[in-house]
Amino acid sequence: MTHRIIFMGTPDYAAQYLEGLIFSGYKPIAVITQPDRPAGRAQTVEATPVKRTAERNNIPVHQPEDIRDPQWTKKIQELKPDLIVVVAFGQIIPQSILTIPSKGCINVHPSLLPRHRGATPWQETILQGDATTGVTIMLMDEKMDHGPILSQEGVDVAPDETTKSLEDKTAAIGIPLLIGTLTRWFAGTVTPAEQHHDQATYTRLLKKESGRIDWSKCPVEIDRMIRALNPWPGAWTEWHGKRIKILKAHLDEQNDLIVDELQPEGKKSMDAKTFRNGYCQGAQKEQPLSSLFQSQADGSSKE
RNA sequence: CGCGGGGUGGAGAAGUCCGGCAUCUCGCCUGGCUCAUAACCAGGAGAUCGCGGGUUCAAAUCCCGCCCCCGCAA
Repeated sequence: MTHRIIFMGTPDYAAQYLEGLIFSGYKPIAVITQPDRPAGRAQTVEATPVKRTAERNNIPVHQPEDIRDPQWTKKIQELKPDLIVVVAFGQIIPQSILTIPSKGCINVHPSLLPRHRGATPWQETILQGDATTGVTIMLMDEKMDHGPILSQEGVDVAPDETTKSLEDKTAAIGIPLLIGTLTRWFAGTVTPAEQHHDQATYTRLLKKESGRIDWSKCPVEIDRMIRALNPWPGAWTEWHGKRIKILKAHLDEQNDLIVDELQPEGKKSMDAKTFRNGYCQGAQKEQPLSSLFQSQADGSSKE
């Protein structure tokens, strides 16, 4: 028997799940994603990754400016879905839609709920220094990331984990987990488990300026920040009036921060030694980059 | 036409405003020193200064056109 599934999602991470669903025989009858928006250096209007995947597979695409607009509730009613799957959609879905499908609305959240509810679970996992995280499949209710859990799977967080690598890791376990959970959910062999709401934590929203490195923080925190903000929005500092992105760094035995790879504004990325050869002279060559940047940052902030 | 930076021996930079011998830190090659080394000393090779055109006695540098890379932003 076939199920009438609607998929809602936007970025590349969501597109991977969509592909997984299609590949496993759960091809959605419709896909809902964010409107095309200007993107990239040329500010050209580009389709979302989910839209591109849907079109490749001949699935009808809808792009609401605001999903809370009543016309979309009506539209989705007409589609008569049994189930809605939501992965990184980017808009708050109103109660009037959540109650439409008989099998409910299922959300994939890349953390072990109730920990890290909110929009930036990967980043928060790294910022908090968590040793493990995971993926949660849950039924959506009126509160964000609050509904009953259908299934969960954990994964270790590596010492050099970045948001990008964690994204890949959670997709690798999350996609099969979603497929398996769907199968059992349709078979009626899953019992939703209420979350332990008293243990809930919430992620902070990353601002665009969150990437500026505060060198007065301890190296452990700065290291986490560099990894958590990679690739977006990126951790950076000022050097002679120009922005320098710190792409990669690690802590040595003394827990000092060692910069490994960086990218000056307008330049390609380069390793630390290459940077020194071109940009540093004299005594600067021997000094750790982290302290060089720190003194620069201190100097400019006092003026 | 969203804003901005850049293209200089193999790598990263300075020089460009104000035209006048191709510079710096590395890498590479040779020789030396050393038990030894990514260390040190001496010597050396390696360049259509992104591409095309223009101005000039003279262009990396000034003018026009083109290609490519990147930061911001989203």
